[in-house]
Amino acid sequence: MNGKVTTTRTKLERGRSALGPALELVHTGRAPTRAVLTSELGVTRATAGAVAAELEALGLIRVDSSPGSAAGSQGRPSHRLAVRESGPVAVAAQVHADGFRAALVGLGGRLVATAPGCTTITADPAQVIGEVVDDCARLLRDSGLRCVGAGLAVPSAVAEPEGTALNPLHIAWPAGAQVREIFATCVREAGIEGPAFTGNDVNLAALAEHRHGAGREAQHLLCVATGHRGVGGALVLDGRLHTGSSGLALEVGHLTVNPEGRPCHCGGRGCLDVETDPLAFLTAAGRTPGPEESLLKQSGDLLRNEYEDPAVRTAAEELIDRLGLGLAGLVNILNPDRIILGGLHRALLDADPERLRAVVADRSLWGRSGSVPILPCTLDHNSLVGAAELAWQPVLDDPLGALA
Amino acid sequence: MNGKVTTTRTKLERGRSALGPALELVHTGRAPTRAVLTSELGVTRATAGAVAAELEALGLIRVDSSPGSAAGSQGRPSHRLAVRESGPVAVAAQVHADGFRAALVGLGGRLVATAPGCTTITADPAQVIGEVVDDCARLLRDSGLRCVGAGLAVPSAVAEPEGTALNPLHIAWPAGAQVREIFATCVREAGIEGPAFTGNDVNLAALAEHRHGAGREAQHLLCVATGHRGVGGALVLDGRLHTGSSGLALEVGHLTVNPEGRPCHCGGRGCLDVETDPLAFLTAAGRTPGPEESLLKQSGDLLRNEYEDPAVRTAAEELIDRLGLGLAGLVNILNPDRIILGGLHRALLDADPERLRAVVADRSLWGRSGSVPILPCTLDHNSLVGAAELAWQPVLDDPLGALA
DNA sequence: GCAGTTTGTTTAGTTGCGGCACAAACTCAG
DNA sequence: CTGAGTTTGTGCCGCAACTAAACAAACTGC
Repeated sequence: MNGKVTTTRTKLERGRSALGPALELVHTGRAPTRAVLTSELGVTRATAGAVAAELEALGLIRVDSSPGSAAGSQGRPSHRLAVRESGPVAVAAQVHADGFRAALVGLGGRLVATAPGCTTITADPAQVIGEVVDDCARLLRDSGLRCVGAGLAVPSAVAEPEGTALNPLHIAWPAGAQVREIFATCVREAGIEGPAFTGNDVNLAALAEHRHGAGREAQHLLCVATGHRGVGGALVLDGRLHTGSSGLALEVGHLTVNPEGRPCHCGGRGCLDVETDPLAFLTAAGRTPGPEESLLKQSGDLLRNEYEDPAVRTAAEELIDRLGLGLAGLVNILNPDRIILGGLHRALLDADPERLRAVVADRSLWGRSGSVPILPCTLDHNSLVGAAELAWQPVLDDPLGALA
Repeated sequence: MNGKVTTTRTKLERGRSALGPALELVHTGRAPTRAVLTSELGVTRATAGAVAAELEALGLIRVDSSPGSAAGSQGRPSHRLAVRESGPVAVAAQVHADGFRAALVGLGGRLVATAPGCTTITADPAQVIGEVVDDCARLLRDSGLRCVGAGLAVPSAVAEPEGTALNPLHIAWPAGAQVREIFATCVREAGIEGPAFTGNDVNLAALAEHRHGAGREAQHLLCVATGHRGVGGALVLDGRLHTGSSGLALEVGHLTVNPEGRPCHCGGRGCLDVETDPLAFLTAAGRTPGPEESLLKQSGDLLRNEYEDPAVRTAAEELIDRLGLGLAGLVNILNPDRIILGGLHRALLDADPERLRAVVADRSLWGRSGSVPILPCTLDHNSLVGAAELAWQPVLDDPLGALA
């Protein structure tokens, strides 16, 4: 009986079924009071009250009973629901080309503590991840808070279900590094409680922006961002990250945006990847690119500080046109209701929002789908917050089970 | 109290929660017995039995208690669950460039009855839809079966939430025709019971293939198909059609697949739309294209019957290469776990499957995501069956509520 | 000060479903 | 042919999550 292969689904989840959805509403700031919870969950006031009480008993939320805490227009004022400040936290880590960073993130995407981090990384994934996890463990020890799990953001695609980093183009890691396994091992050895998760940084940034930033309430959120080199994409559908069947979706860098463009390592030419990244911008503006790990800052500074320079402006407009063409292609395929841009793309949007929106509307097939709002990302450390979201997810799905 | 704006969610669905999932399992042929139902739903045998009894009482399924109906390996044989032959049906209608068609479709995608249909259509949507709905009503009257609703497949994008046909390129309908409203009105006036739905034909074909055809069990199913002109796409995610935020997703025809290609009405050049459709094939093969509404047949016949002709073969290989490039682009963005091709693309796949698979694998970024299975569609009248799926959906979601 | 409105809580009643025991229908070994 | 083993189907009990309804509380406005 125990050697038997159990079948697909096994949902023995008893207990309050609305507990998870309720927590998610508080987590994303969409349920300020028990009254809202009642209507939003479609349950009776009795049930909503019981659910809130249970979440409070779990130490996750706080019911602010102080009088006048939520003065409404009429009738009895409702008590305010808020995430508990001294509640559990998720451990978040991020590795990128110019270093790593660690943080503790509470419910609601609240940054509880951050470590200054390191500004250079080595070619050994195990060493880098080990160091950042040590930072995490130190933060956690100092805070004295309970931990629900850990999340790591890496600047490469993460293959499912193996959890290997596939294209560490920007950092000198070996292809196929078992980042998930390495991270999970480090987390366990550091004595950090809870499960460990790993994801791509742009994906996690998108998730964070959807829950707590410029992507709130969007049903079909598309994010596009540059690092120092290349372009990354992410899609959040109905509140869940869409990573495709093996984690490799939204590899948007190889849409053709310039038929006469420069050749790309993918075999094509004029790809979004090589036409709209910081290196492309610096080259187009006639500047000498600095070291690899500072291209993003160099190009962003150039765009913000020297936009009056005709060469800079012309280069920016060229990139905006190319980016718009790429976004239009994505709009035709994904039909999002919001687009969020990060990195240099965000700076390009800030430089001339009208031009970018016009190109997207012009080059997407339907005017209406091309008029999708295009916004800059708004969250600090969004990849870190997104990494924490991974760790929070089991709690959001089943608070009782995860905190048992 | 009644003028009040009710809030978002209102789930007062009482009753058996597993009723819908259970029906869906039988509908898609994944639950042949109550024992399978038990494990698949993750409930006890008692509950699964009660659920099956309730579905039988609703007249939707049949429990075959005849001895030996499901001889297993060991233990007590289980009774077979099947859709009831004389159960309710959905009314399905399809309009395309070379005519229209009507059918009745039972659970499990079973074609109960079909009308021969018409081979030409007029420029007035209301007239065409009225005629095909009349055919539907006649079929339904003759059958004497109960009707759960109606679905219509049209060869154009359908904008949400208005239900307007946006690009009737292939049929001479006015842009922005209110096809959903027209269809719903016709259905009501014809005395056909239940709600009426309208969708794009390629989307509905994909849905049908996912439920009953070559797309079974796929989590991320991508479909690409040609009509007479242009290319359509569809994506089924976790069993649900992904139509984007306003119904305009998967407009895949304007991926660039040939930088030096012919200009496209979208403003670009070398788009999938103009490089891989039947007209492109006939032109490349040096044949004179016949009338618009027979391009698909003409090109398919040419490909199947004259593949030995060097000009035909060369043209086919060129189209396969372009199609492969387009599919690779989609693979990079969507990372599907299965691809299904229809129309001329299906014929191209049949002609040289190895070449197509090789191109996709070569031009997609990750070998592993490029090795996705590419299959021909297998279902007859898949758009019709898909249209019926729309009408069945409310029943699958909540059998008790929909058949109350 | 009282009516009106909205929120929170208590109580009782309903019901879906897990757990369990038992019956039923088959295979296989001897 | 018989009995042990295995899997499926069903009846019964009890838990607990939920709704419904009544009541209490806290505000506004006249």
